Amino acid sequence: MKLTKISEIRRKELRQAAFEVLQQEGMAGATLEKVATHAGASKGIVLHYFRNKQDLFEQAMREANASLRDAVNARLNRARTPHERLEAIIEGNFEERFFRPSICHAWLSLCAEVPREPQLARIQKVIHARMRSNLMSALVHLLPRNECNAVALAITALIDGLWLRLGLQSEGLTREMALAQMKDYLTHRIPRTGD
Amino acid sequence: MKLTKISEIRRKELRQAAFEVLQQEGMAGATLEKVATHAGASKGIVLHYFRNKQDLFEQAMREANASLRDAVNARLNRARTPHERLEAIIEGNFEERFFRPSICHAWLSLCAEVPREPQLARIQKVIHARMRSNLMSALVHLLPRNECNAVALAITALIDGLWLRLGLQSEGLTREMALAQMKDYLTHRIPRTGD
DNA sequence: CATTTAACTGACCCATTGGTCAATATTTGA
DNA sequence: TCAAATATTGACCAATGGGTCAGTTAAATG
Repeated sequence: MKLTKISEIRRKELRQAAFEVLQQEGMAGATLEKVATHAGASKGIVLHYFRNKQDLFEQAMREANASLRDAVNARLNRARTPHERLEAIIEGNFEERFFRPSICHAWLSLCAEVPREPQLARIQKVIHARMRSNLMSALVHLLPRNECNAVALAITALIDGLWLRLGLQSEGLTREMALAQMKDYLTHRIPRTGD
Repeated sequence: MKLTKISEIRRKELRQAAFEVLQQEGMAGATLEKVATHAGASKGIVLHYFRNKQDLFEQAMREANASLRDAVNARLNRARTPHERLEAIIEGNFEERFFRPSICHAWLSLCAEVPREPQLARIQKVIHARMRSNLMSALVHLLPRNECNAVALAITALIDGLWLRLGLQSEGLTREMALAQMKDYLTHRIPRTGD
């Protein structure tokens, strides 16, 4: 396959560099210069491959999202029962390689721009729609129809809230605690049918 | 009382102006010039009252937090039972005047800076400690000791998650829906003792 | 090999912005 | 009333950073 063209390689490197710089510097501090240096290139090349700064970080967000999506999908493919599907979604969202303060910092910086950048808002919308769709596909088999929406929203909010906590107080919230939280919610909210 | 000195008035005006500009412009866009103009003053005066931009926004965050704290405390003072205390905390956190997209946008911008500004991190820590303390003072009467921590964290995460949702998708989440979510969680998680 | 195309660099431009400062207006209060 | 303190302004500075561009190197392709 010819997707390994040099241009695609560079683009990917730069998207990842952008996301990594974002983790430590925030949006304002994530300079084109810093991104370039971090990727071992010059500033000029960044703007050769991306229209402008917004474009770069929009694509960086896309990439980070795709990565998370793939992790969840991989688990979903292995899931057999609705319960397992729920588990897959949740554990995918708390995988070690993602559930890290610095990653959360990058997401926070991106989310903070959403209100002023329609492109980022669009991505955010997609993310939420997918989460909701995934959750519903499991919940409809576990709950009365009229409760599914509420529970899907609650699970989403819980995940987001725990991520936020991780970002705001780096110490004090481990992956295990977060997963325990989610489990606690599910056991109290979803009737147990011969799990 | 001599708290009505002109300097205190100005400071308050500028803190609020800063927070309001933050709502629409984000941290990077919230220029000293814009804040000054928004308060009907000149840029010079802002730096006359605040050491620098960080100082200004740190105090803006303090003020916004104090406002929220007061709202919750007012409700807490009226609460008689543990259930009412829980209700007070939750409804205080979703009061109409606070639970607005633009307000959430400002908070998002501040939170995104937390990882790089120890001062903001300190405030964030205080906020979380207060929330936790308030919740525990009610939960210890409603749950076995060893479950209180988990439920307090879950409630906090839920509130944060719902706020985040409001900020990321301005339409589609009303105050009533958010409150219904919280109530749904409580009814399923906390045993009902002759409420 | 030669020529077209793409990758890449570094210098440059210009607008923005945080911050300083000297000068002016206003208030205070003795 | 008058001086000391405080409030307020606007000009100015230095730095930064996004974006453009002309030109150079390297790759591809026929």
